[in-house]
Amino acid sequence: MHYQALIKQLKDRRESLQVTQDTLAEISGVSLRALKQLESGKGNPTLETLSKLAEALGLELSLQLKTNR
Amino acid sequence: MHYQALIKQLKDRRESLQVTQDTLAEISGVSLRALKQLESGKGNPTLETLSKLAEALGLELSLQLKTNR
DNA sequence: CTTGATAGTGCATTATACTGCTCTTTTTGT
DNA sequence: ACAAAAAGAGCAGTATAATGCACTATCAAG
Repeated sequence: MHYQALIKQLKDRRESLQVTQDTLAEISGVSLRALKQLESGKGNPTLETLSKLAEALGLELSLQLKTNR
Repeated sequence: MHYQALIKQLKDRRESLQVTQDTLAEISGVSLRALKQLESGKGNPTLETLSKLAEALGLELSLQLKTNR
């Protein structure tokens, strides 16, 4: 699945902010279990879960026109 | 939920391409039922569902730094 | 080596997304 | 107004995301 890049981006962002999964789970309102699954590539998170995490990380989901190359 | 904007963007994009829900469901591989629910604001779609639709509409999901205003 | 912090996994339960079928409502074109 | 097309909703079944608990693995600091 190509959207794994998006997941990785979330994880990278968390790490660059030096926030633990535990902390991110707390401030985002997403369960620690769900976050762990997601970051370890096991998941197909819902938009709500993604939004909560993005929000907590100072990011936002957006749709962009695909660059045709 | 603020991510309703994202849903609306998908719907607007479909309409601007003059594609019916029926057709989009077919080409994206998402069930018509799920698409209808989503566009009518009832849903909390999974990343996979979003990705399929975005892909079919020539869009892509991305994460952006939130502009603090 | 031991301790503590962080990350990942197995299992079971609950909630809900996805699906197909059918029917109703709304919109569009003539 | 009528008919056709498109959108939306009710219901039921299946698949799976989210959750909590307990356990293991990895790593760094002492």
